[in-house]
Amino acid sequence: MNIGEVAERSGIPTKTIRYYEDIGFLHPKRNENGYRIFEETELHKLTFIGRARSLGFNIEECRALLALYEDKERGSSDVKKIAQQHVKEIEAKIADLIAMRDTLTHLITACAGDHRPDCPILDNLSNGKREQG
Amino acid sequence: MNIGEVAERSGIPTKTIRYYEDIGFLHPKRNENGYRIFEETELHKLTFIGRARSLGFNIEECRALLALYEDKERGSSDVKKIAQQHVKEIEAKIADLIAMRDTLTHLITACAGDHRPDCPILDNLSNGKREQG
DNA sequence: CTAAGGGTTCCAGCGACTGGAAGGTCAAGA
DNA sequence: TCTTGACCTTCCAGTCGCTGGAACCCTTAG
Repeated sequence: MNIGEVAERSGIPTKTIRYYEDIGFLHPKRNENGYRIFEETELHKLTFIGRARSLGFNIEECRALLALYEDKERGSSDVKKIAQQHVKEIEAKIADLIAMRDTLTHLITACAGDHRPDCPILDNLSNGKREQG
Repeated sequence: MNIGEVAERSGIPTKTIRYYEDIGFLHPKRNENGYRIFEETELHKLTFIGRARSLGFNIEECRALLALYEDKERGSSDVKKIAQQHVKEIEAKIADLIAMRDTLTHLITACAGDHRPDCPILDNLSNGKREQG
């Protein structure tokens, strides 16, 4: 399989696949003209990484998951730990974003939004009276 | 005021303040030894930017807000528009993160987390059966 | 013979900083 | 006066996870 087909089948752009090779996720062989040749297992790996990334795991977490995936002796508790830690981080982000949104919607509600210059949003940013938190 | 004091009072690191000067947010004067001299208004600007950033506005949005803030003739509807657009983006991010979290917690629940190698999390990443969405 | 459509490498840029090196300046203390 | 240390300066490189582009090679079809 050439890189284009792998890209198509995995849904990961060729640029990204080459990048993943750079950072050691893959080690595709080359044929005599220098083209990368991918096996099915490599395609699987890529798909695996793609899914993990779409779940918000960062590259290092993907690396860890990949290592666990390839280690037939691993216990599932290791994977569970990574996933749980990741859920914690996601929840922290969600909380941050909700706080932001609530503050902003509150300010927006208070803002007339007409042509007059009074603007609670700017006032808040300027004076720093926290609406929340 | 030297940069250190501004950093202290605004809560923004000196590195970041210099960066903000680079990208045209500030134009502090210099004294004869080359040190930046900040006025109170500059401190206000920095605090303003800091708050906007902490609300998740990106640099360009901050630039727009700053321009509106400094334009005494502006109508508040412009500001409101930016804020509303921003809320939309925040809500999209929240939705994404909630979907991620739900998928993951679902998988975690299904994962025994013991020393046995069966692991629904890895299975899911590998086989790509979407638990959600 | 040429053109299109693969593939290759390498370098640079995104956003928003952050770290570090190498050096200039200033105030206090011995 | 000298030294120490804290502060300031500039500039360059790195972060993360790609992404774009240039310049080039390979293959196939017309």
